[in-house]
Amino acid sequence: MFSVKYPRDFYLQDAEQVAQQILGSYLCTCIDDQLTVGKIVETEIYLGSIDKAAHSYPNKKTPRTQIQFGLGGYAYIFLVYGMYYQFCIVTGPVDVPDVILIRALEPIAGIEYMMARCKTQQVKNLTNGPGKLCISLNITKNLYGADLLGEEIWLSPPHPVDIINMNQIQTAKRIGIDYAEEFVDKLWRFYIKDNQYISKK
DNA sequence: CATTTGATAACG
DNA sequence: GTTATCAAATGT
Repeated sequence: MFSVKYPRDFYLQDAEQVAQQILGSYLCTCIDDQLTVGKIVETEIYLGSIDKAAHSYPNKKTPRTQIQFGLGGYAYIFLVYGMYYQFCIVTGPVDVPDVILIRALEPIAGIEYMMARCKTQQVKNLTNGPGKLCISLNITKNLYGADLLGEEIWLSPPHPVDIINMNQIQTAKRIGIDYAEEFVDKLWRFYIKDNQYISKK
């Protein structure tokens, strides 16, 4: 289970396509021999060349955003509000700083590890937000730049019968980017309709 | 609605 | 180098 990984080419597609295709896929981490898995139920895209909400706008390279300018299929991890890590997937070819933020998961495996890390017994509160899912899956700065085809963190596609159809995907405005001017209204958030683990309604 | 602190940018 | 301002959130 969960050993099949998306190939590099998968991550070289457009961020918007990948962000919708990975809904229903499994995000896996294996840190300190502890396997944790969550089904991806909510994503957002940030397009560094044009998007005022993106850290890498306008194609701004800093030590923090540097990995976004590399090949797709690597982890962009950053700290927000001085306390919470967020996990993003770099997509596209070299020099295209587009990423997908993973906003929410449905806990699938290693739930006992998640509870210990997140300090709650309530499964519903383990991964229903971008900061919380990083705590539960033990995603920290250590994984900045990690290869998603590696052994510590990776994505595994759903079985064919579980692939999410386009008509199950809801689009919405992104969360927490009030400063992004005309980009606040872009429908660049994607989630599985009627899923219980969405971060916000 | 209060919390809380690393990253970034604007200095000198 | 030093300082000031802000931020892809969370818990209540």
